[in-house]
Amino acid sequence: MTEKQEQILKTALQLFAEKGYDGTSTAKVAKAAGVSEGLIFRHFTNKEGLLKAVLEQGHEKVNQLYIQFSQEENPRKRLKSILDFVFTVPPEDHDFWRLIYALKWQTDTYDDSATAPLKAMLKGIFEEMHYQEPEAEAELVMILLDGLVTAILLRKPKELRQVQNLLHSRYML
Amino acid sequence: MTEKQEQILKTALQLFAEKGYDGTSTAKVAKAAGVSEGLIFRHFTNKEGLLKAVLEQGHEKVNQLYIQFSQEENPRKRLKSILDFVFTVPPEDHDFWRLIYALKWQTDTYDDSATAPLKAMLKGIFEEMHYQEPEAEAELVMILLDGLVTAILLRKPKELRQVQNLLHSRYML
DNA sequence: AGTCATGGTGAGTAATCACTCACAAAAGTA
DNA sequence: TACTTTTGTGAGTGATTACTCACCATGACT
Repeated sequence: MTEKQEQILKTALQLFAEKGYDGTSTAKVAKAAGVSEGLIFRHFTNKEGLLKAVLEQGHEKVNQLYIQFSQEENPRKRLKSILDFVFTVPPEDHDFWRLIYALKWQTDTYDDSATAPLKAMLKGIFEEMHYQEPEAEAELVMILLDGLVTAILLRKPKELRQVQNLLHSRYML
Repeated sequence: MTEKQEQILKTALQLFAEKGYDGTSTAKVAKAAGVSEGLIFRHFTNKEGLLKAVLEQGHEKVNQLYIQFSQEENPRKRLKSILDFVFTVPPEDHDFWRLIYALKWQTDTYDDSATAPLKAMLKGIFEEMHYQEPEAEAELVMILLDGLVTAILLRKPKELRQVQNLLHSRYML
C-alpha cells in the first residue's frame, strides 16, 4: 500500500461520509487527495471498488471490536462493554460509522451479515443472564444501539450522560 | 395541483426513497412519471424545490399525527399511541419515512426541528408520570423510536411483536 | 546496461447531469 | 369571440460524470 493509495482511501472515506457516496465524484476525491483521477481507477478498478476498499479497512476494526467484547469474563461485563462502547465511539471512527449508517438506506447495499454476530452475542448474554426472552431482548438492544449511534453521530444530545446512566440502572450494570 | 403535478411528486418520492436524492436524476423522474423533464422545473423551479415539495406534503401528515397523539386523554395512553404507531407505520408511508431517514445523513439537510415537538411531548408525558428524569427518559425513547423505525423500514425483524410486548411491560402500558 | 513490472499522469471519451427556452395547446376570463 | 394565463413539450445548453489510455518515471532483477 503506497502513500498515495492510503491518501486516496482516507480522502474517499472523508468525502463519502460527508457528502454521501452518490454525492461524491471521483474527480473530487482525486483533487482532495492531491492525486490524478486515473490513479483511483488504476488501484481500485472503479468507484464501487473504491467504496469496497474503504469499507473493508473499517470492517477489520469492527471485527477486532467483537473480539474485544467477547473476551470480557462474564455476560454482564460483556453487555456493559458493548453498551458503553457506543457512548464513546472514537471520533476518528465517526466518518466510518457515518458512512455505514448512510449506506444502510441505499437499497442495493444493505446487508445485515455484519451485525448478525453482535445480535448472536447479545442473545447469548441474555440467555446466560436468564432473561425470559433473550431473542427479543437482544433485538431490542440492537434497535437501541442503532438509535444510540445515530443520535451520537448526528444529534449529539446533551442528555447523553443521563441516558447512559438510565441504561446502566435498567440493565443493572 | 394538476394531475401531472401530483404524478411528479408521487414518482419523485418513490425514486428518492429507493435510489436516494443524489442517485435520482430529474430525467428519470420525468420519464417514470410520464412527463417532459421541463415540466418539473416549470412547477418546482429546480431539483431541490422538487425535494422540498415532496417533503412538505409528508410533513403535513406528521403534524396530524402529533395532534392525534396529543388528543389521547392521559399520559399513559399518549405514550402507548406513540410507541404503537411506529410498530404499525402504514406501508403507503414507508417511502416517505425512508426518504426522511436517508436524508438525515446528508450533512446540509439535517434539522431536528421536526422532532422537537415529539421530544417535548414525551418529556411532558414522563413528567406527568412522575419519572425521576423525564428529560433523559424522553431522550431515551426518542433514540428507541429512531432505532425502531429503522428496523421496521429496512430489517423487518421477526421478533417485532415480542419487542413490542417487551416495551409495553417495561413502560407498563 | 537492459528489461520489466508497478506507480503515476493528464488529456481524452461518451454519457449523463441539472436546467433553459422557444413554442404550442389548453383553460380561464371578458 | 378575443385575449391572457397557465400547463406542457422537446430540443437544446454547458458542466460534470465515471472511466480509458497512451505515455512517462522509478526501481528491482538479470
